[in-house]
Amino acid sequence: MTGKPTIKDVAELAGCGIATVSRVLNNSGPTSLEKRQQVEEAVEALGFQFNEMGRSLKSNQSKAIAVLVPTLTNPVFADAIEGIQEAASELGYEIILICSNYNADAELAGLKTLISRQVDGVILTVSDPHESAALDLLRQTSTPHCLIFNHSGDIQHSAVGVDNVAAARLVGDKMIELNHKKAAFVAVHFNSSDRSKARYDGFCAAFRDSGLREPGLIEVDYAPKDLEVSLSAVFRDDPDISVLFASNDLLALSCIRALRALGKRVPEDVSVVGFDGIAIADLVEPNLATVSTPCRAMGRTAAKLVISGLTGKSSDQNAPDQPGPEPTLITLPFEFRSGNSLAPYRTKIADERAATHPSAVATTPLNINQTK
Amino acid sequence: MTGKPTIKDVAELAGCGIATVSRVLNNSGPTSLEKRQQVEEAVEALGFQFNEMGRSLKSNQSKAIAVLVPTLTNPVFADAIEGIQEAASELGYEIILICSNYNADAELAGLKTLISRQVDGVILTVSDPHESAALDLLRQTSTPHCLIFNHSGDIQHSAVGVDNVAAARLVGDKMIELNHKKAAFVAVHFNSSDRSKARYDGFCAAFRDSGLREPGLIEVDYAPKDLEVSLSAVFRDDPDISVLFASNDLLALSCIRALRALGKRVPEDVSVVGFDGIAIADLVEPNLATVSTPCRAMGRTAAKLVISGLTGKSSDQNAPDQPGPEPTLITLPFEFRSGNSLAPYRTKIADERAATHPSAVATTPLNINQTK
DNA sequence: GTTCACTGTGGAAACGTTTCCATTTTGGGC
DNA sequence: GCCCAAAATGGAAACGTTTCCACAGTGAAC
Repeated sequence: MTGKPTIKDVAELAGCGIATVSRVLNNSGPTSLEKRQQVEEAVEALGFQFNEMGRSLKSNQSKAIAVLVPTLTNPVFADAIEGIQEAASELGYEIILICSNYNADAELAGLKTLISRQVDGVILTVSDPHESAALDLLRQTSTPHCLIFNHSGDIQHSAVGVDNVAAARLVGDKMIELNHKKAAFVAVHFNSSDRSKARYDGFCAAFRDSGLREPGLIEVDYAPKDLEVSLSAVFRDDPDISVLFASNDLLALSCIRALRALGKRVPEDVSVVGFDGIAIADLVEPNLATVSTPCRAMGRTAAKLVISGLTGKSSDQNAPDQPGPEPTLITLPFEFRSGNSLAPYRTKIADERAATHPSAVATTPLNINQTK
Repeated sequence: MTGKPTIKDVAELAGCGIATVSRVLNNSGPTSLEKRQQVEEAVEALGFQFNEMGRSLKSNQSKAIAVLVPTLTNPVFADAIEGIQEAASELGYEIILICSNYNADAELAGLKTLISRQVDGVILTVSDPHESAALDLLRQTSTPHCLIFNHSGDIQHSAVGVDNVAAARLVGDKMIELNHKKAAFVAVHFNSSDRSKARYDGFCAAFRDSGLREPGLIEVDYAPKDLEVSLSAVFRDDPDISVLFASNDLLALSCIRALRALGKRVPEDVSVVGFDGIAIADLVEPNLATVSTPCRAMGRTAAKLVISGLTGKSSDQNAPDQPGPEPTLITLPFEFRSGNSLAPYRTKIADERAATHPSAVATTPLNINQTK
């Protein structure tokens, strides 16, 4: 009996058959008190734990769900995953994690290994939900799954996320409300992020609807130098731009840094707004105006959605002809979070606010116009 | 043949036995070209993929390693995990992720489910490596494992990390070099983080060795209000404190925010230094002086260490009496990263530097005294 | 024509579990 | 004391794979 003890070892020590051990340990059938005790003693003595592989093989479910995201570097994904893991854990599931690095090929390859591991469900974020080999495979193998962050209108697949278009439109409206006339949208991975595109769309719509010119699109790299160069060129061509909307908070912070390096003050010269509402956005100075999204809840919701579909499915065995429950689209609420990085366009008020900026020797608390 | 096709289905379609299919697909024995082609066609036609559960059950290895960390909210863990995932993937392994929330009970519970899933190895960060039920279980079941971030001197367990004591001592030396006489150490989860303790020890040592009074310890909560209250009390009792060392970067940023709320300028009134070197620390203003640690590399190294031990072990089957290779301690280099959050104590130079602070309307690039 | 080594092949056992089924035991009602 | 239902139990099949083993063919050397 080298290696881990098996149910067979327990049976032998307890002096009974393996079926009895299984029944005792799973409470899945009648057992005498005597046997029950003997088994429990044997388990204790041996330190026995079930081998989930044997179990899974028999029951044909792994009690594991896969999580496939572009990266963990962006805190939104980290938060969502923590939510997924938490909810999954509560429901008796484990998660297997793969990062795709915003690469569609890696998405597909990762997914294949995940499927061959017999994961019971998949929670994922893809580059382009409208053209994704990974999603095709998922549907083709009728693997239960749920998108997060991807929140496309047409519901071919279950998804939970926020309405990016509406959120971005709100951002645009807030800017217009503050008298900004000319804005630009800054994005990384624009072509491999439908979120960026949706946000840009909503942003444009706000300006269009107010009769203003649509904001330009600035595609950049995360490399700080690249950002500086790009922004420098943009402001050379178009010095009137008074506000930037970054496709995510991390990028927004990078923009602020780059703007400073270019000798522009935020928000006096240029305002900046982010997206996601990561925790750090609230720690820095100026604190970042952004759209706060419930990443963690998104993860929790997705996990519960996928897993509930799983258990429902297995019990509903008498109707196995349906290809699974129809896709569900869950839209979670977002919230605009104002911050010092967004100020009105060229007004007295802007100048007054500037006085509370750390540049002044003022010792007043800074969080004056923060909603939180 | 409802559900996924199995090797049996392939065999049937190819008109051969399952053993042949296995041999073809694994290149694990002689096969005629004819059979080989038939099998390949059948695989193609059926879209067959191995069921890894059956495989694992037979081979008694899951090709999965577990990752157990306190949280994903702190970017250091997220980065390390990305490194682990990347390296594991390259070596044909998947990772299963559990967060313990800095809770020793959760560590143990999580580990148990992980072990019952037959993970081949475990990479983890625990609250207290000297008194960890999880680590005991790991040794007791002789599961290959490796600590990350925990980097205790005595090597009962393999570990990869940086020398926290030395790093913190260096931080102390830098401060002393800049004429600071009185410092304090700020920590969250002090009692469930040996990292914090090691850093505090090293920090104290630096001051002690220079004949200065040992810095006080400020234990706080992450809640921003709590931090403000704590710091306020500290500076009331001890107004001479000119520099804070935070146990990690996230906390350092929170400290800067709290100090501002208390009307203190950073670094003019109080300097702040962090630990970890997270990317964002370099984006904010003032950019954070910190100790930069190779988190991602730490993850990669740990993954390679654990997995190499695995494969080495299985091949070395003729000597199964040894309880596994002896623990390896890998110490990765750190680097002090200067930043505007740390300035000399009350000197002319400090005032000059202050001029480059965004408070001034100066348009000079800011990263003047940054090493990077 | 016999032996031999080798290639190719499939049957079957094994991995650890769950669960169906058949068997034995129990105990209550007569 | 008998009968029958219900409770308790263990044997064995099954899940999908790998791999040992035995067996059939194929040439080559004698």
